[in-house]
Amino acid sequence: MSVGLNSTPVPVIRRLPRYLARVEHLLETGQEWVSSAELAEALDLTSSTVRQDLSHLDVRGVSKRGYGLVDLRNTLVTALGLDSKSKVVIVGAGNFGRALALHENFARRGFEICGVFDSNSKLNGKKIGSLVIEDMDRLPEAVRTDKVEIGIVAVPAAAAQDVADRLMDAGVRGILNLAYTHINARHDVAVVDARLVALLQELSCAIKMRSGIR
Amino acid sequence: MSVGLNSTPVPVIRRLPRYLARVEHLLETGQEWVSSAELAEALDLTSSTVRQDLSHLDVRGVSKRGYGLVDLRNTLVTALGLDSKSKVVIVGAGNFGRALALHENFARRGFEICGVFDSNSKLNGKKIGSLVIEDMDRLPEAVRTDKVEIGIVAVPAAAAQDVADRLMDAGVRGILNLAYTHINARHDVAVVDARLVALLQELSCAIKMRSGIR
DNA sequence: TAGATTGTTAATCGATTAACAATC
DNA sequence: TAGATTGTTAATCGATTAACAATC
Repeated sequence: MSVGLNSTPVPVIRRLPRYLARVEHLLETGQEWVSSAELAEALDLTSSTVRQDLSHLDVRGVSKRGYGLVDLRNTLVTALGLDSKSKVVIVGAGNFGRALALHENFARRGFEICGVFDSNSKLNGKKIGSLVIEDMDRLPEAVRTDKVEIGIVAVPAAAAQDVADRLMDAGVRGILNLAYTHINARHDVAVVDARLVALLQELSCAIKMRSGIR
Repeated sequence: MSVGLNSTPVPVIRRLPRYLARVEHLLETGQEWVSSAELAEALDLTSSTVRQDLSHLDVRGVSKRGYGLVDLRNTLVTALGLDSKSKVVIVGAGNFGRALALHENFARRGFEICGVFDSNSKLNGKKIGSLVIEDMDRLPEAVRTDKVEIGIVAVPAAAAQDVADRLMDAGVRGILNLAYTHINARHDVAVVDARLVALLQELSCAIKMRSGIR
């Protein structure tokens, strides 16, 4: 009995991409059904969690067989909003901005990168793949005319909040933050962190804790 | 009354890097003290959460003044295990592997990248900055002789689990996973996900939910 | 001193897990 | 049919928030 995603808890949403990746993989192997126990095993969860999570979605399992993989994939795609292409701009044409712009997985998964911007005017006009690096002044127009929903912040920490503000002013609805700093966003703009240094620090801490125990 | 980090909950550990980044920033501005309320405001938390979090650390605040910034930074650095350099290898010399290897922030924050490996033998010997891309066969030796603790998986999804297994066999204690797939790890190896496509999908879902509400 | 801020306890809130009737 | 697996309720577990005495 799905009530749509509006009430879906964040921890559940965070797991949906993992389910999707696994389901796609199983589909490629030719499998047709998957049980909550099998998904749990593959993703280090309990079958209880899997069933609870999927109950937030518009999908029904079948006793004795589990969930139909095609069905499950389609439902996950819809729930995640991947059924229509999302347009993305990248701000920052450093190593990461470049890697992101060239990352063919994004396009394959429904994210269309339609602009790369950098405040360093020396980079303006240079190409990254088929994209041309543009000046920050062109950002608002590009976001508006292309109806860009997502902005990726790939700039040094000192510039991150300013870049985020500009992206929000231009009208993006969500921000992926790769900068070292926390970004303060308007309540109607979603922010997801992909701060790699912070993740390495978390890893460092996790390693330290484990060695303390055993 | 700190009991060390062994019992620190994961959500707290995840916030430590954010505290550290903020504290470093405040130190740069010449500030000497920070209150839990000020930290909360900057990081979108409540002051209660901040005080609870910091109570897991070996630091004491001072009534009416807050926490000494130098003290707090040092404590966070120790807690996160950043007081000694961590050695890192990168597997996968694609766009991301390259960007990571060239990312000067890692070195600045105490992560020393001491090897880049790729199974594509055509890349062997090529340089990324001052590093030379090596064959996967050399991985075990490199991890052992350099005492590498962290492996970064920056390869296509199909190869990710195999690469992770090899890293674990070689002896790394933690893995940063940038691949699209979930990685199953031994219980004594920590895994932190930095799966950018998954994060974009999560963002897409968050955006979708918000537009449903308002 | 009066007032601000901590550290900590207790209350609330929410997520995960266990259990089991319903079902194919 | 018997057995496996779902969907869902209830129990547990854990994290966040509120409250306030202690303190500088």
